[in-house]
Amino acid sequence: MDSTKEKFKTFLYSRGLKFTPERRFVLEEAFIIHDHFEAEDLLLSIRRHNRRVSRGTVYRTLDLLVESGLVRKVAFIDKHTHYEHVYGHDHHEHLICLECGRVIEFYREELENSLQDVCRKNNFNIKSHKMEVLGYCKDCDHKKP
Amino acid sequence: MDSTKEKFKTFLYSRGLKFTPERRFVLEEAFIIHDHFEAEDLLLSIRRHNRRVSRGTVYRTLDLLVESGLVRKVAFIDKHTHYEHVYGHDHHEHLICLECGRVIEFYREELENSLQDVCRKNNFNIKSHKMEVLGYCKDCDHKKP
DNA sequence: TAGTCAATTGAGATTTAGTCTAAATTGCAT
DNA sequence: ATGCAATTTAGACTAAATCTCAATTGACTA
Repeated sequence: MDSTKEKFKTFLYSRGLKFTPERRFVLEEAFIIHDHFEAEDLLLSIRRHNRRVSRGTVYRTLDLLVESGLVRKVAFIDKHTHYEHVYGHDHHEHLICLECGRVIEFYREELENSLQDVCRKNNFNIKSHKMEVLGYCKDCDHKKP
Repeated sequence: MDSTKEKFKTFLYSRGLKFTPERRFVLEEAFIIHDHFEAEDLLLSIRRHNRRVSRGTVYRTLDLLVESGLVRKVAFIDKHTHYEHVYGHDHHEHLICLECGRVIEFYREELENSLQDVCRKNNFNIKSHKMEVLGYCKDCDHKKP
């Protein structure tokens, strides 16, 4: 956790940017939340911890966190952008239940390998990817007609 | 092309819905466009063909087309929803260039198989999936610092 | 052919995620 | 302290998408 703070600081300084209290609040909050979150969630969480950061700053800081590699943008279930922190949270894909909205994470080596291979063959310099699998989870499947 | 019209008709009738001229215009236009398109693009195309369909109807009809399986929602590059028609356009994934926005389609059997396997092991009843791979295409890669 | 009624449409208001702007504030270097 | 660039805030703004509701359409039946 402290190491993430250090990393973010280093990232900011390397660009001549400042590690302000507001940016610290956003960073800390992003790492307190263990699930996927939306920008708006984060704003509320911050408020709930009696800290005041404007919406604009939250969005701008999230962009910086993504650029620094500490936070990822992940699956869009619908139309909101979702984020998740990276520390202690390796890359994975998502199964998303259409009924209850549950998100199941998975990682499959061979799948990632295939993808790398495809990119190599297309001379595509891959920066990131995400997979969104929609369907019904075990619990919801038999409820459906 | 006529078969898509028949399929859509059948789908609509099976739900007690009507095959109206407006729905036909949307269907036809969606199959004239060969690339990914956005709802707004479609609206403009329709207008350009001197047909008048309201924005609301376009969105509503696209939803129906997706439900009927004739059209897919695909990769979100940014924040708009993109669509593509299904007929003569098998399932595939997308490489998206961050620089020029080009979309390269690919299909890899083993990747799809891995995914099916993951779903089976998680008792997940898969309905659809999409993969969005971000990076730089061959042409843009060397332009970047 | 007229009457009925649910399905449908269009126009415009509304929502909402996200961006932008301008003025005030902060933080660092001198 | 002073100066200046970076930053923040509040609120205006944008754009995609949805919603509302009155008017229209179209299938069916008498």
